[in-house]
Amino acid sequence: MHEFFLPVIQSALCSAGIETNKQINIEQPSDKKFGDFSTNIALLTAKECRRNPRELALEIIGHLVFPPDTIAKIEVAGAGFINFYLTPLFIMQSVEQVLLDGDEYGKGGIGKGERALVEYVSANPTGPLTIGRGRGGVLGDCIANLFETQGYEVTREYYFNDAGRQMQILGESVMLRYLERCGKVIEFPPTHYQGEYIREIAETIYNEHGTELSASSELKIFKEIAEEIIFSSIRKTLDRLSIHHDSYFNEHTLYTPDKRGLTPNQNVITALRERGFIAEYDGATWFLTTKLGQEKDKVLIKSSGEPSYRLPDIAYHITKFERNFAVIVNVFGADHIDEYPDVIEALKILGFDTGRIKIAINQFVTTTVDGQTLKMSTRKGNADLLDDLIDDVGADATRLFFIMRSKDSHLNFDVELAKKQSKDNPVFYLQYAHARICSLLRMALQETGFDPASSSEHHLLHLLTSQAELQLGFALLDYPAMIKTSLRLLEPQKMVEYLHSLAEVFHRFYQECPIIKAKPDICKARLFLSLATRQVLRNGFRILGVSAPESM
RNA sequence: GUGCCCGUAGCUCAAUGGAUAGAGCAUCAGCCUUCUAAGCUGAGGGUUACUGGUUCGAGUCCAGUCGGGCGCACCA
Repeated sequence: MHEFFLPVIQSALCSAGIETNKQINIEQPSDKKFGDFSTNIALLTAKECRRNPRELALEIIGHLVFPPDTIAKIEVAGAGFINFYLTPLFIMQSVEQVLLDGDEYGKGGIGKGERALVEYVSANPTGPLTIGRGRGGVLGDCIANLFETQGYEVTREYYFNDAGRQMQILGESVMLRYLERCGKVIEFPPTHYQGEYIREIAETIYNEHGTELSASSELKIFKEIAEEIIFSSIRKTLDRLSIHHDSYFNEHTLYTPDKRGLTPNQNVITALRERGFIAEYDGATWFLTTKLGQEKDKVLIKSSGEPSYRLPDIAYHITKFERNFAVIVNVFGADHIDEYPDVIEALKILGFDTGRIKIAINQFVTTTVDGQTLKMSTRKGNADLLDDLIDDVGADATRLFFIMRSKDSHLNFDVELAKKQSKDNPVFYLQYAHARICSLLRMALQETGFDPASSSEHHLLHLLTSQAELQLGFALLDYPAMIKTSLRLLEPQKMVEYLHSLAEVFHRFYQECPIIKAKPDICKARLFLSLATRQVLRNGFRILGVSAPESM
């Protein structure tokens, strides 16, 4: 709609002799009595024009030239808002557009020819995925879907490390449990992984090898088996949520020398050193972040000679630039909040365009069961497992609940609610609308023999002029803008909210307007409108990764 | 102590700096001989934590205060 109003308003300002660098806002008033769309441009420019805003608005109106039959009414209201009312014709033409575009409706071309990288989940294979990780996973997946709607060629990447100290501890943990299983008395350090899954892996090894590995105490084998089992379990869990990655980036790559015998990690140190941001002291190599106003320098290479996580992180991000991504999105949980500023600073120093990087941080998840709030703790092994949650409430509810709140808000996951097969449950409210339309179309075909999907009598839509019909049509017209907003804010939650209101408007239409029982032409028109609604619901569900049931 | 996020109806949450702060749940009152009532209509419910500031206009931006969450390692 922006594209529709913007040029008209711009040229009106121009012919009214108003020059301004203020941005022209097209907004949807909260109340329909203020029009379908409105602009505050007169309010914004009144001061610099030294004019009364209402008077200015009237003058601007005088210069507005819209295509015929698009705008029904323009008025000045309040302090100086200009409110626009669309014609029914315009609205129904948009509905026709939905039918013509089908699965493509709502897509755009902003990102055409550009590549976007979305990195998410990125859990190291040290244990099964927790509920907290699930939120980031679904968020990342939806963000990737949003980018795809705008024509970006999206790579979904998973960054992991199977070589570091945590993996060492994992190997030791499994080995100890294995030895225990073999009947040896062991001491299990509190620093090690306490989860039951460690015992299960040990059990698997025991079943396969018996006690034959108990003498060797060779860590590698335990580590490898554990990694294999855990990684495949992670992928299986993600698969249940329809989360699939195109690319798995192993941190190990960054320790591997290139043709000149230098590792990406070393190259980072060299480059930062050239720019004066590296120093050695206390036996370690430091990134001089104090030069950037931070309290402490950050260790890049530990006194043991191993890089700290920060160094490969920087090197990893350089590969994102080298791989030529126009947009680089990082999705992670609030516990990693301190991780990225150093990376960004380093990239800036090295001359990369950090404006291409977008960070989406999701806040934590608590689960409520029987009204009791459980707090997540990854340590102790009492963390809630994502798999258990999916078992409990299903994939659709899991996905939708994870993204139906703003990523900046703490998420209170009400397990009982998600399980409910009733209207209280937003998943069912949305899916019910879709199923209801499917049922309606089936019934219509049976009763009248009319199938809107294979008819081109779209012009009949113009017979629809009631409040409920126009509201539904308007909601459909709004969909492409919702996608763009969602993408800009990296906030799929907007989509959930939109779809909920679309479902609501549809239910009202369904309630008020008889369809199959209406006169033939009206019946057809309403079936077109219903079909278009189903199309938008489907397109939206696809972005959210929620299924669209034909019947319930 | 410090960095980030949050504080909005009884509960869970919305609100690109805009007009009378909105949904759902819960409560109360209506609507099925009629296309799925898993639905719809209506009512009640608010000092947007607090105090200042910025401006035509603040839940939103700025400063401070108070509460809650998450980080603050030569772990990742």
